[in-house]
Amino acid sequence: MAHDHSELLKKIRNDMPADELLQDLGDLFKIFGDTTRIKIMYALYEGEMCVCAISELLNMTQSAISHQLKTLKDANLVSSRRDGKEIYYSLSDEHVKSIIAEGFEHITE
Amino acid sequence: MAHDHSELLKKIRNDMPADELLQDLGDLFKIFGDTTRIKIMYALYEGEMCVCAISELLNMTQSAISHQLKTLKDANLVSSRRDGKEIYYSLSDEHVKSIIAEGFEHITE
DNA sequence: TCCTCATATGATTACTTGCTCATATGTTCA
DNA sequence: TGAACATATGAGCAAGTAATCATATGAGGA
Repeated sequence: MAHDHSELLKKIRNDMPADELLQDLGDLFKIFGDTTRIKIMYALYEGEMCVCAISELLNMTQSAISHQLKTLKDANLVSSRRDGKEIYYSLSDEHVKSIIAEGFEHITE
Repeated sequence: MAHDHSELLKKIRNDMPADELLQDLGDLFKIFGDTTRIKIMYALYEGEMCVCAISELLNMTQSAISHQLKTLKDANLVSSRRDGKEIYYSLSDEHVKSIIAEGFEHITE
């Protein structure tokens, strides 16, 4: 810890959001940190899709997709509605798109 | 795979970014998906800090912080400069702030 | 009611990851 | 040159996680 940082640290501690909020923020980005989930969200950009369409699109098992959809739903990033035997998923709100868009800008600079 | 999705899938496949790009996007968000790294980036909001100041701020070992700084640097999210014995880290660009800001909006809605 | 289709879910496993410990590198000063 | 300080880095371990497999739930049609 060497030399003295107390002034700087006091200032920063004062400006930083609460630990719990930063934890939630990390948890949110963790959801975006998986290629399968990113693909699912991107697929839903244009509108709702049923589970079997998503699994066909990504060429993955229905089970794998279902598990990921549950993760996304628990995080309030997607919503679902039932229509007969099928269940249709869609993006919960516009934040999903804007978060992905910001990430995209950093990648493609 | 049941019923026919070929029309929908054809359209979506056409609009989706390349797999490699989506992979990079996931990798980027993965970096943001850890509370320690989020805290480090937030700490650097106001300007550069040396490693020992960060580790004192977060109350973590110098080694743990160094490892995370390496991760952040490899992802081009932070830069460093040496000044004598100390090495000062700062945010690489404004994208870091805007990505975090977007995430924040979703959390605090 | 029984069968089939669409989806959900629990358990298991292979892989990833963040921290720790020990040690290496690099800088300043006497 | 050697000692002290600041930081980096490699190995190892414990915790977390994404896919798989088997099975459960739930809806529609014969």
